[in-house]
Amino acid sequence: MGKRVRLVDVARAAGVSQGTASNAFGKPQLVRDELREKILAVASELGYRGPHVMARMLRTGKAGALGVVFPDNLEYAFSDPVAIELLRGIGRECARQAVNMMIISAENHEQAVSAVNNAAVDAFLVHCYSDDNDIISAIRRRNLPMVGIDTDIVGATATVVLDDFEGAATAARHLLECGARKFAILSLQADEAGQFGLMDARRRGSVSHRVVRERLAGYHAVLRDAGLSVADIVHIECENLSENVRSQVVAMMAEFPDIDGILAMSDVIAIGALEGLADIGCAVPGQVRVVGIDGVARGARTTPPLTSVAQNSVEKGRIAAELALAGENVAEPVLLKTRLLVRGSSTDTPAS
Amino acid sequence: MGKRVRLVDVARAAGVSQGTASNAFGKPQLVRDELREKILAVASELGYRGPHVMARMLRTGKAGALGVVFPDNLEYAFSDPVAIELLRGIGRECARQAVNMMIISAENHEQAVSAVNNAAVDAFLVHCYSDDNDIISAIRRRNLPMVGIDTDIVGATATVVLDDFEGAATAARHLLECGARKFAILSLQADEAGQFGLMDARRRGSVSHRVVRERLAGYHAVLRDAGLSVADIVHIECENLSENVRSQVVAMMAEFPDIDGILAMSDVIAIGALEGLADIGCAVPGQVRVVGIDGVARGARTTPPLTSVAQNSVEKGRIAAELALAGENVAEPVLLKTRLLVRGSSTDTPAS
DNA sequence: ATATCATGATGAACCGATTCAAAAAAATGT
DNA sequence: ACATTTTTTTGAATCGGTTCATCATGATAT
Repeated sequence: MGKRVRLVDVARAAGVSQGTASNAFGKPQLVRDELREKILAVASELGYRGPHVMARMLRTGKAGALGVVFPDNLEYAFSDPVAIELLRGIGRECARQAVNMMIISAENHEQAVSAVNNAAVDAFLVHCYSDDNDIISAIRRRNLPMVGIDTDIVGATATVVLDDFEGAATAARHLLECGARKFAILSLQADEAGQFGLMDARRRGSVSHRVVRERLAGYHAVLRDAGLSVADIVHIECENLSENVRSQVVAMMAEFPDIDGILAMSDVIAIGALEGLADIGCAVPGQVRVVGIDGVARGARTTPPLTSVAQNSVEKGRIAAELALAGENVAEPVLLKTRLLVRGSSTDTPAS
Repeated sequence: MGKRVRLVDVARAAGVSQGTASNAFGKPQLVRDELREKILAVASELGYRGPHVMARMLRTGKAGALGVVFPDNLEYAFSDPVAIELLRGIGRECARQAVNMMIISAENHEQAVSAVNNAAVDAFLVHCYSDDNDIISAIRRRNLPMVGIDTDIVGATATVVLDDFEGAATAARHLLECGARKFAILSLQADEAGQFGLMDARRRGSVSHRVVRERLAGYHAVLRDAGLSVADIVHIECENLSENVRSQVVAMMAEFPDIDGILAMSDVIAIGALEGLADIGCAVPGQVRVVGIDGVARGARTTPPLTSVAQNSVEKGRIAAELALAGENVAEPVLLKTRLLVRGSSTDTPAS
């Protein structure tokens, strides 16, 4: 149980200065080949394990890691197909830049704050949090580059978001073209707390999650242009879990049987809707048309296959990671484009 | 752009020793309330951001993070449903213990070695690597607790594995009961390199991945007992990607049309097989019966639903994380049990 | 009034490297 | 042979905390 062998021990044993020993490991080109080999030999002789990671970090100030912060529940993040894609993209960029990715994990808010405070990282990536939040404050206090994904945080170095307004507008336009007139909007949760169920005008006016706000606005703009009244649209706030949405949709259709178009803010929600509609024997797209947002892989395998406004979440994650690691301020949010993916849940005759 | 405020600056400004200032942050109960509040006030006055993470790490020797090492391609890890479940379990335990999880990411082997060397973690979790590998050597050299998942690594602190032999045996027994007599085994890749396609006896004898070795042995043991010859079994080594398996299975059935039972080493492979069989209009389970291993969620939604030997991957990940963070040596591998999940791909009349 | 005990505060040692200006050595030019 | 330049090596300073033995103070017991 001898003590750890340190660089200084190696240096002494090899009869060189500590600076030279350090260079032998970190900047080989600065040390004469012959001498370097001798140092390395002595090191391995002594059982030196290489420079101590934390000591190096302290001295250089670089952690070689990117912190990734997901909202409260990590388990949820690892269940949501979109979050997974995001992670794929982040991972891709991290690998490219030879940086590790630190997933900040916590069971509750308080723990999350300390997790943020204890994370040895060079930058933070924040997904989906709204601004007024002690976790965000903790991150801000670290004074490191911080990039928001799908959320606009005050003080963020950069922000990467989907063109949510246009995406939602596209979805609404599509359902109108497919003949829908009586709409339901299945919303993602509107704020940190989430009040699931019917969304009244007051609730719709106090949405703190950017994504929800923008998508609502996009839907409404198009439907209003088509002469519909927002007050006639059924709004329901859903948890992003197919199972839950399924029963919510069954209840919704019982209360509003004339609904013929469902705008879902995520594919997970849309899939839950399809399941609920199937439960009550409601024909899709015959009686009700459904369109989601995201374009997840599973949407291609539902019955009927899900029409969706697709986004490239992998690329979104990659770009965000790139910006975070670059660390430069980017004033304007990076806006990613969407693409309408027409499949069977909106129309029987997919156009071009 | 003043320099960072240090603890010593706070101490001086507050007129206390550095030790006391440190305690005010780290061990509040050791400092008189009044004094502590004063120190905190001075700190916030000066704009102190709290103790420097890396400095603390260096001094305490604790990183507060668990390193997770996945085989070469991270993107693959984030696509494989089983790996995701594993991550869920790891994340759960990390959250419980207030530790972050560091995903070691790399584009290639060389980079992976340096990623391992630069990771500030307290322990490593290794998934699915076989032993003879420079990445494993790098981890070993770090001299930290290292837990192998689904792999037995020499020098591991602990090992968590599925009862692969018994699981495979269960699958084979089930297909025999369902009436299959001419078997194909769709194997996971046998070693780091992977030689996809027909697996001859030589290849079967030199499998380095533990999982594959054990599962092969389990299948064979049961089939031999049933009087079948291993030589008559068609063995195919597959990449763990449904798309690829799909075409491999189409080709396989063309060459060996009398196959009536498919033993797939993973559900992803099994699902690919189902797709391939559907492509050629082969009736499942009428003509060919299929059983996978893993019990992934998607298996419930295939047509027909996939029979599988299920494992609890979330729990596997959780246990592995727990052992890694505990850091104590556990000589015997922790063996997790499997459970046969009979659905429609093996028999028309699912028994109890 | 003195001995005993907690409790709070101190300050120097230490964690283990990297860095950089300056010195030494080697190479090059004239 | 000497001046100049380039390449190597040195050694001390620094990164920013935590720890722990020791000292000071006040409280409790005898």
